[in-house]
Amino acid sequence: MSPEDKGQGQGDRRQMAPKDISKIEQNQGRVTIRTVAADAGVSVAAVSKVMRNAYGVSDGLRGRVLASIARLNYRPRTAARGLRGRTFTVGMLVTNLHNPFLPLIIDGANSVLDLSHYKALMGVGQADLPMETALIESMIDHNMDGLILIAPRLSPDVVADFARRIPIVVVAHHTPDATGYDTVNADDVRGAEIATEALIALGRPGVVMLNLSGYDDIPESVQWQRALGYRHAMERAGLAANMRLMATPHATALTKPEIDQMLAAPDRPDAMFCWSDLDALHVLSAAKRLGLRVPQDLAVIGFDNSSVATLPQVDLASIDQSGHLLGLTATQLLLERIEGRSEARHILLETHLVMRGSARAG
Amino acid sequence: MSPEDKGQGQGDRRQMAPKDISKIEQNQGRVTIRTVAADAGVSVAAVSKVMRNAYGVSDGLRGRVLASIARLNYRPRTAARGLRGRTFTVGMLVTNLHNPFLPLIIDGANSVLDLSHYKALMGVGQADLPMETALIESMIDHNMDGLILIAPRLSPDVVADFARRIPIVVVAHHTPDATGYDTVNADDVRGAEIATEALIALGRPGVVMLNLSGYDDIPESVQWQRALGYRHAMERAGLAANMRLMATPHATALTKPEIDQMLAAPDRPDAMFCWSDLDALHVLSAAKRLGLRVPQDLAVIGFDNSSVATLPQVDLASIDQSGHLLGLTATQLLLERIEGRSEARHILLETHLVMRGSARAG
DNA sequence: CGTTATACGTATATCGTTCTACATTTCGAA
DNA sequence: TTCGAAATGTAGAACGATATACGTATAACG
Repeated sequence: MSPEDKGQGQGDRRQMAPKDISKIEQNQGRVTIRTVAADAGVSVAAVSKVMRNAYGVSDGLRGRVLASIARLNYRPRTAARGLRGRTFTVGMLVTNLHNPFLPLIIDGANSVLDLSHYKALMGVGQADLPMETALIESMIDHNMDGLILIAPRLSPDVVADFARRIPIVVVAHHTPDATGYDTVNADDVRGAEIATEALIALGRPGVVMLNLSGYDDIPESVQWQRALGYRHAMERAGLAANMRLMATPHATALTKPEIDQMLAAPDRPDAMFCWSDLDALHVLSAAKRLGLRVPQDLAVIGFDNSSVATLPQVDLASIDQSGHLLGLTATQLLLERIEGRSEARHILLETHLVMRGSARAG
Repeated sequence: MSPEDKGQGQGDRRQMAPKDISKIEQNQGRVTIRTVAADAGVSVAAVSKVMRNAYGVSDGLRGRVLASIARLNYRPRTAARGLRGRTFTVGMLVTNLHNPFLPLIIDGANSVLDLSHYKALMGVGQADLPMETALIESMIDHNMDGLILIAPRLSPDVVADFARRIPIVVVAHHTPDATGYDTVNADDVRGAEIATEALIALGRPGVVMLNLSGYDDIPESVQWQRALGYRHAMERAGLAANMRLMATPHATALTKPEIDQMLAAPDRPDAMFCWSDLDALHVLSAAKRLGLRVPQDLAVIGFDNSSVATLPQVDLASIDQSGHLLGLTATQLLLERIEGRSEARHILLETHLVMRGSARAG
C-alpha cells in the first residue's frame, strides 16, 4: 500500500488566462508593483529598480515611476520583499521593559534608524531563555536584516550560532573576544570600581555590594562585571577581607526582608554599592524604615543614573552610563555589518560617578 | 555585497534542471518546506497541511512529517508564509517607553500571546504622528495579522481607515462609538472623579489638576477624559469656580519652574490631582524644595499607581488601573477579531484609589 | 560610417509558503 | 460486485517582490 511508488499523477495541462491583466484585477484594490508598472507604462522590473534605486534607470523613467507610485500611494510589501532581498527591518530583543534604563537604549537606536530607511521592531524576552530564543528565531523567520540584542540571557555560543545566520550586535554582554558579532558595553568594571572607591574614600571600610542574582555567575553578564569591579577596588584598598556580596532577584519584587535583615544586623554595612538604581531605591527605603540616616549611617551608590535617582526625595548618587549612546552605537555597528563588514568590533563606553546626597561626605 | 553566496552563474539556464533536487541544493543548508517533504517522502502540500493542521491528513503521514520536522529542525519562514496566509504575528505600537505604566500593558498582552502561537513585535512611535503612521504602514507591509495600538496620537478616523486594512484594537483611546475597531480603556473619567472627590473630602476646596499638554484638547485622549472627570467632581461639589487646570509637556523634562511658581504663589493650591504618577513626583519634589508639608499644606494624588508611588520616600496616593488587564483584554479582543469577529467591542475597566501618605487625612 | 561599449529596459526564474483543484484510495452500503 | 462518498494525498498556480540575463537604443570612437 505504499503510495509513494506511483508516478506523477500527471495533472492535465491547466493553462491560465493571459496573466498580465487578470493579475491586476483579481486582488481587488491592493496596489502592487504591477499596478504601478501598468500605470506608469513600464515593466515590473523597472519599478523594482526604481524602488531599490538600482543601476540603469533614466531620469525620465524614474520620474514616471515615482509619479505613479505617489499617485497610487504604492508601498512595497515587506513580506514579499524579504523573500528575495532586504526587508529594511532590524529586530531588537530586549529582556524586559521595567528597568527604566532600557528605553534609553531603544531611543538611542531609533535616533539612528530614523535617519535611515530602516525600521526597528522589538520583542520582549521577559528574561526567559526559551522565549528569547523563540523571538530570535521568529525575527529570523521574518527575514529581518539584522538584530540588536539587549542584555540577553543567551550564552555566547548560542549568540555566535545565531550570528552565523544573521548580523548581530549585542548590548550589555561582555564577550570582547567574540569574532562573529559585535558588542557594545558600558565599562561596568570601571564603573563599579569608581563607586566602590568613592565609598571607601568616604571612610567606609565595610562596603557591601548588592547584586542581581540568577545570572551573576556568568562572566559576560553585566552583573558579573560589576561584581568584578567591586572586588578589584576592595582588594586594591586592602579590604579583601571585608568583601561581601549579596544577590537578590529583581528589585521590583515588593518586599525585601533580606535587605532589612542585613541592615538591622549588628555587623551591618556602613556603605552599599547597588548594581542598579532600582535596587538602591529599595535599600534607601529599608534604611528609612529602620531609622538609619543616609549617608551618615549608610552611604549608598547606585548604577545607571536613572531619572528616579535625580528626584529630591531620593537624591541617589549613581554611576552614569549613557543608554542613548549605547543604543546609538550598537545601531551604527549593525548597519555597518548589514552593509557587509565582517570583522567583529567591541566597544566599551566610559562611565562616571554622579555624586548626590546618598554618598556625600560630611 | 557578497556575490558568491547564491549567485552561482548556472542560475539562469532558461529551462531549468529537474527542480526536485536542485531547489534543495542551491540555498546552502537552509531547511525549507521541500527539504522536509523530501525527507519525509511526501509532497510539499502535505507538509504544509501538517503545519497548518488542515483537514485531510492521516495519522501516519502526520507522524512522518512531524518526525522530519523535528529531525531537520524545520521552521516555516514567516515572510514566505505572509505572502499567502497568516504570519501569526501581531504588531504593537506604543508611543514611548518612559512611562512605567506602558510596560505593564505589554506584559499583559504577552501573557495572552504566550499561550497562543502568536508573537508580538513592537514599534515605538516616539509620540510622533508621522512616525506612528509609518510604523503602522510598516507593520501592514510585514503582513502582520493584527495590531494593538497603545495610546496612539492618531485621530479616530485615521485609525478607522487603517482598521479597514487590518484588525485593530486600541488601548487608551476613548472612541466608544467606533465601529471598525475595538477599544480597551480604563475608566479615566471615573478615576479622575474619585481622586478629585477624595481631595475635596479632605477639606481642600482648591484642587488643581496638573495635566499633560499637547494632546489634552482631543476628546478621545486619556488626558481629556481625566480632565473631564476632574471637572465633573468639582462641579458636583459646587466648586466650579475653583476649577484650575495646568498643562505641561512630558514630566520627564527635568525642571518644572511652572510648578514651583504655582506652588510659591499666594493663591497656591491646597491639593493637586496629577494625570500621572511621574508628574505627581515632580509636584512632590517641588513641594519639598519649597518647604511645603505633604499632605498638610498640599495633598497630592497621582494616576497609575506605578511602582514609584509605593516607595516609602514617595508614598504617593494614586488611582490604580491594571495595565496588565488592559493589555490582556486588548489581546484577547484582537485574537477574536483575527478569527473573524467584525462587530466592534468597547471595554471600560474599573479604577480605584490607593490611599497613601500624600493624601491621608489628619 | 561601421563597431563597440554603455546606458536603459524587459522578460522571467526565483524566494518559501498557502491553498485550490484535482487524482487516487478506502470503505460501507446497495 | 458496483458505486459513490469520504478520506487522503499531490500538483502547481498564486502571493509580490528581487535580480539576473539579455535585448536594444544611443553615444563614443576610430
